[in-house]
Amino acid sequence: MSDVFNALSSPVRRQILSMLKTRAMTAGEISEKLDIGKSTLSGHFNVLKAADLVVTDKVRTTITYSLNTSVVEDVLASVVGLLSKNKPED
Amino acid sequence: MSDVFNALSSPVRRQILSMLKTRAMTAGEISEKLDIGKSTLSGHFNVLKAADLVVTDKVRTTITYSLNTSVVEDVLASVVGLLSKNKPED
DNA sequence: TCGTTATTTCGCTAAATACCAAAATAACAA
DNA sequence: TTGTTATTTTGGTATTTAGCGAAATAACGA
Repeated sequence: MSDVFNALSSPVRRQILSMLKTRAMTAGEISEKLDIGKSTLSGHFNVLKAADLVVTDKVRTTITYSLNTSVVEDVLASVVGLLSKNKPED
Repeated sequence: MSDVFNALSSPVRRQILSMLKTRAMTAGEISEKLDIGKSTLSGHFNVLKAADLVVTDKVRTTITYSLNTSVVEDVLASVVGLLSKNKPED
Protein backbone atom coordinates (compact mmCIF):
# COMPACT_ATOMS: atom_id res chain seq x y z
CA MET A 1 0.00 0.00 0.00
CA SER A 2 2.98 2.31 0.39
CA ASP A 3 3.24 2.35 -3.37
CA VAL A 4 -0.34 3.46 -3.82
CA PHE A 5 -0.24 6.27 -1.28
CA ASN A 6 3.14 7.36 -2.56
CA ALA A 7 1.75 7.52 -6.08
CA LEU A 8 -1.24 9.54 -4.92
CA SER A 9 0.91 11.98 -2.97
CA SER A 10 2.10 13.75 -6.14
CA PRO A 11 -0.18 16.44 -7.61
CA VAL A 12 1.17 15.71 -11.08
CA ARG A 13 0.28 12.05 -10.78
CA ARG A 14 -3.18 12.82 -9.40
CA GLN A 15 -3.72 15.07 -12.40
CA ILE A 16 -2.69 12.27 -14.73
CA LEU A 17 -5.17 9.95 -13.03
CA SER A 18 -7.92 12.56 -13.40
CA MET A 19 -7.18 12.86 -17.10
CA LEU A 20 -7.38 9.09 -17.49
CA LYS A 21 -10.77 9.07 -15.78
CA THR A 22 -12.36 10.48 -18.91
CA ARG A 23 -10.58 8.29 -21.42
CA ALA A 24 -7.42 6.32 -22.05
CA MET A 25 -4.52 8.41 -23.35
CA THR A 26 -1.05 7.92 -24.78
CA ALA A 27 2.05 9.17 -23.01
CA GLY A 28 2.51 11.69 -25.82
CA GLU A 29 -0.96 13.16 -25.39
CA ILE A 30 -0.49 13.53 -21.68
CA SER A 31 2.95 15.01 -22.20
CA GLU A 32 1.53 17.72 -24.47
CA LYS A 33 -1.09 18.78 -21.98
CA LEU A 34 1.13 18.83 -18.93
CA ASP A 35 4.20 20.78 -20.08
CA ILE A 36 6.48 18.24 -18.49
CA GLY A 37 9.38 16.50 -20.22
CA LYS A 38 8.71 13.08 -21.63
CA SER A 39 11.47 11.47 -19.64
CA THR A 40 10.10 12.97 -16.44
CA LEU A 41 6.65 11.73 -17.32
CA SER A 42 8.01 8.29 -17.99
CA GLY A 43 9.19 8.23 -14.38
CA HIS A 44 5.73 9.18 -13.15
CA PHE A 45 4.22 6.39 -15.20
CA ASN A 46 6.56 3.92 -13.56
CA VAL A 47 5.36 5.05 -10.17
CA LEU A 48 1.72 4.71 -11.23
CA LYS A 49 2.39 1.26 -12.68
CA ALA A 50 4.23 0.14 -9.54
CA ALA A 51 1.12 1.13 -7.60
CA ASP A 52 -1.00 -0.81 -10.09
CA LEU A 53 -3.12 2.29 -10.63
CA VAL A 54 -2.81 2.21 -14.42
CA VAL A 55 -2.70 -0.47 -17.07
CA THR A 56 -0.97 -0.22 -20.43
CA ASP A 57 -1.80 -1.28 -23.94
CA LYS A 58 0.95 -1.15 -26.52
CA VAL A 59 -0.12 -1.02 -30.15
CA ARG A 60 2.77 -0.06 -32.35
CA THR A 61 5.30 2.17 -30.70
CA THR A 62 2.43 3.88 -28.96
CA ILE A 63 1.61 2.98 -25.39
CA THR A 64 -1.87 3.82 -24.17
CA TYR A 65 -2.45 4.28 -20.48
CA SER A 66 -5.76 3.73 -18.78
CA LEU A 67 -7.05 3.71 -15.25
CA ASN A 68 -7.08 0.44 -13.35
CA THR A 69 -10.36 0.93 -11.59
CA SER A 70 -10.13 -2.41 -9.81
CA VAL A 71 -7.68 -0.88 -7.36
CA VAL A 72 -10.23 1.60 -6.06
CA GLU A 73 -11.80 -0.90 -3.72
CA ASP A 74 -8.41 -1.90 -2.38
CA VAL A 75 -7.51 1.69 -1.62
CA LEU A 76 -10.83 2.36 0.05
CA ALA A 77 -10.54 -0.77 2.16
CA SER A 78 -7.05 0.23 3.17
CA VAL A 79 -8.10 3.70 4.24
CA VAL A 80 -10.98 2.31 6.24
CA GLY A 81 -8.78 -0.28 7.89
CA LEU A 82 -6.13 2.28 8.63
CA LEU A 83 -8.20 5.08 10.05
CA SER A 84 -11.45 3.56 11.28
CA LYS A 85 -11.68 2.55 14.88
CA ASN A 86 -14.54 0.17 14.20
CA LYS A 87 -14.44 -2.88 12.06
CA PRO A 88 -15.64 -2.37 8.47
CA GLU A 89 -18.78 -4.44 9.04
CA ASP A 90 -19.92 -2.33 11.96
CA MET B 1 -5.15 16.31 -0.17
CA SER B 2 -1.48 16.10 -1.09
CA ASP B 3 -0.72 16.40 2.60
CA VAL B 4 -2.93 13.46 3.50
CA PHE B 5 -1.61 11.11 0.85
CA ASN B 6 1.94 12.18 1.59
CA ALA B 7 1.40 11.42 5.27
CA LEU B 8 -0.04 8.01 4.45
CA SER B 9 2.82 7.14 2.09
CA SER B 10 5.22 6.49 4.98
CA PRO B 11 5.13 3.05 6.63
CA VAL B 12 6.29 4.57 9.90
CA ARG B 13 3.44 7.06 9.90
CA ARG B 14 0.88 4.41 9.01
CA GLN B 15 2.15 2.37 11.93
CA ILE B 16 1.72 5.35 14.23
CA LEU B 17 -1.85 5.77 13.02
CA SER B 18 -2.54 2.10 13.64
CA MET B 19 -1.24 2.41 17.17
CA LEU B 20 -3.48 5.40 17.77
CA LYS B 21 -6.49 3.44 16.56
CA THR B 22 -6.54 1.49 19.82
CA ARG B 23 -5.97 4.40 22.15
CA ALA B 24 -4.41 7.85 22.42
CA MET B 25 -0.69 7.82 23.19
CA THR B 26 2.03 10.27 24.13
CA ALA B 27 5.00 10.94 21.91
CA GLY B 28 7.20 9.24 24.47
CA GLU B 29 5.17 6.03 24.47
CA ILE B 30 5.24 5.85 20.71
CA SER B 31 8.92 6.62 20.65
CA GLU B 32 9.64 3.67 22.97
CA LYS B 33 7.75 1.20 20.83
CA LEU B 34 9.14 2.30 17.51
CA ASP B 35 12.90 2.49 18.09
CA ILE B 36 13.09 5.82 16.32
CA GLY B 37 14.70 8.96 17.71
CA LYS B 38 12.42 11.46 19.36
CA SER B 39 13.45 14.28 17.08
CA THR B 40 12.74 12.14 14.05
CA LEU B 41 9.37 11.21 15.47
CA SER B 42 8.62 14.85 16.12
CA GLY B 43 9.00 15.43 12.39
CA HIS B 44 6.60 12.62 11.61
CA PHE B 45 4.06 14.14 13.99
CA ASN B 46 4.32 17.43 12.17
CA VAL B 47 3.50 15.67 8.91
CA LEU B 48 0.52 13.93 10.50
CA LYS B 49 -0.69 17.19 11.98
CA ALA B 50 -0.29 19.02 8.69
CA ALA B 51 -2.52 16.37 7.15
CA ASP B 52 -4.98 16.86 10.01
CA LEU B 53 -4.87 13.14 10.70
CA VAL B 54 -4.11 13.53 14.42
CA VAL B 55 -5.14 15.91 17.15
CA THR B 56 -3.12 16.81 20.22
CA ASP B 57 -3.91 17.36 23.86
CA LYS B 58 -1.24 18.92 26.03
CA VAL B 59 -1.52 18.35 29.77
CA ARG B 60 1.69 19.33 31.48
CA THR B 61 4.75 18.87 29.38
CA THR B 62 3.16 15.74 27.99
CA ILE B 63 1.48 15.85 24.61
CA THR B 64 -1.02 13.14 23.85
CA TYR B 65 -1.75 12.29 20.24
CA SER B 66 -5.00 10.78 19.08
CA LEU B 67 -6.56 9.92 15.77
CA ASN B 68 -8.72 12.53 14.05
CA THR B 69 -11.36 10.19 12.74
CA SER B 70 -13.33 12.99 11.11
CA VAL B 71 -10.83 13.02 8.26
CA VAL B 72 -11.68 9.49 7.24
CA GLU B 73 -14.70 10.54 5.23
CA ASP B 74 -12.70 13.22 3.49
CA VAL B 75 -10.04 10.75 2.43
CA LEU B 76 -12.58 8.24 1.21
CA ALA B 77 -14.41 10.90 -0.77
CA SER B 78 -11.16 12.03 -2.30
CA VAL B 79 -10.19 8.53 -3.37
CA VAL B 80 -13.61 7.94 -4.86
CA GLY B 81 -13.51 11.24 -6.71
CA LEU B 82 -10.02 10.62 -7.94
CA LEU B 83 -10.33 7.08 -9.17
CA SER B 84 -13.96 6.41 -9.86
CA LYS B 85 -15.24 6.93 -13.36
CA ASN B 86 -18.81 7.33 -12.17
CA LYS B 87 -20.12 10.06 -9.94
CA PRO B 88 -20.32 9.13 -6.25
CA GLU B 89 -24.13 9.10 -6.26
CA ASP B 90 -24.34 6.52 -9.06
C1' DT C 1 18.61 -2.28 -44.45
C1' DC C 2 17.24 2.55 -43.45
C1' DG C 3 14.18 5.77 -41.65
C1' DT C 4 10.50 7.24 -38.65
C1' DT C 5 7.99 7.57 -34.45
C1' DA C 6 7.03 6.88 -29.45
C1' DT C 7 8.88 5.90 -25.36
C1' DT C 8 12.55 4.75 -22.14
C1' DT C 9 17.14 4.89 -20.16
C1' DC C 10 21.09 7.55 -18.92
C1' DG C 11 23.81 10.91 -16.81
C1' DC C 12 23.34 15.07 -14.29
C1' DT C 13 21.81 18.89 -10.88
C1' DA C 14 18.75 20.81 -7.47
C1' DA C 15 15.51 20.27 -3.96
C1' DA C 16 13.25 17.54 -0.49
C1' DT C 17 13.24 14.04 3.14
C1' DA C 18 14.83 10.90 6.90
C1' DC C 19 17.64 10.29 10.33
C1' DC C 20 20.53 11.32 14.55
C1' DA C 21 22.56 13.65 18.77
C1' DA C 22 22.84 17.80 21.21
C1' DA C 23 20.97 22.07 22.58
C1' DA C 24 16.87 24.74 23.41
C1' DT C 25 12.19 25.35 25.01
C1' DA C 26 7.90 24.85 27.87
C1' DA C 27 5.49 23.90 31.93
C1' DC C 28 5.35 23.26 35.88
C1' DA C 29 6.90 21.69 41.27
C1' DA C 30 9.80 22.78 45.18
C1' DT D 1 14.88 30.87 41.29
C1' DT D 2 16.30 26.15 40.43
C1' DG D 3 15.44 21.68 38.87
C1' DT D 4 12.86 18.12 36.33
C1' DT D 5 10.51 16.14 32.54
C1' DA D 6 8.63 15.88 27.76
C1' DT D 7 8.98 17.55 23.48
C1' DT D 8 10.82 20.52 19.81
C1' DT D 9 14.35 22.90 17.29
C1' DT D 10 18.89 23.02 15.38
C1' DG D 11 22.72 21.51 12.71
C1' DG D 12 24.60 18.04 10.31
C1' DT D 13 24.93 14.06 6.75
C1' DA D 14 22.97 10.66 3.58
C1' DT D 15 19.41 9.11 0.68
C1' DT D 16 15.59 9.89 -2.41
C1' DT D 17 13.04 12.38 -5.77
C1' DA D 18 11.84 15.58 -9.65
C1' DG D 19 13.31 17.54 -13.36
C1' DC D 20 15.97 18.17 -17.89
C1' DG D 21 18.19 17.07 -22.53
C1' DA D 22 20.59 13.70 -25.13
C1' DA D 23 21.26 9.14 -26.38
C1' DA D 24 19.33 4.52 -26.75
C1' DT D 25 15.67 1.29 -27.69
C1' DA D 26 11.51 -0.82 -29.91
C1' DA D 27 8.46 -1.57 -33.58
C1' DC D 28 7.42 -1.19 -37.45
C1' DG D 29 6.88 0.63 -42.92
C1' DA D 30 9.40 1.37 -47.35
